[in-house]
Amino acid sequence: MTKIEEPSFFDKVYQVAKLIPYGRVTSYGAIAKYLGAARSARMVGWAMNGSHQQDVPAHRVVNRAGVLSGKHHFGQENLMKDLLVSEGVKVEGDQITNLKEVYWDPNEQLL
DNA sequence: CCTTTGACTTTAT
DNA sequence: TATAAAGCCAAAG
Repeated sequence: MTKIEEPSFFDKVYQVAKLIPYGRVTSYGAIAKYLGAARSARMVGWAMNGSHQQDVPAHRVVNRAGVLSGKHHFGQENLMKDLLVSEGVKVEGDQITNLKEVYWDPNEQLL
């Protein structure tokens, strides 16, 4: 029998990302901190590389500045922006304007 | 086993 | 205040 994978950090990232409510966004660092690795924000983004096979709304995950840093990984550049705008998030170019309104911190909401 | 990377964050100049 | 560089940690090569 073949062992499919051995999820650990990646799996946690997926789980938290799935918990992001509709019309809300969060930062990589926030998720990383929730996982116990506050300084592993980059790992969260890396985990998202495999999020395509998961039901992870990666489009709701942005960097701390509210910039769609990973929009290039969605296949299309306007895809991520379109998804966020479609959920009520105000996005100008690659920057979320109402970040404070849509920001969702797992450390506070799930705690 | 060692090196490089990577969708970030924070600090220093 | 803006720009530049270092730090961080874990996985893939």
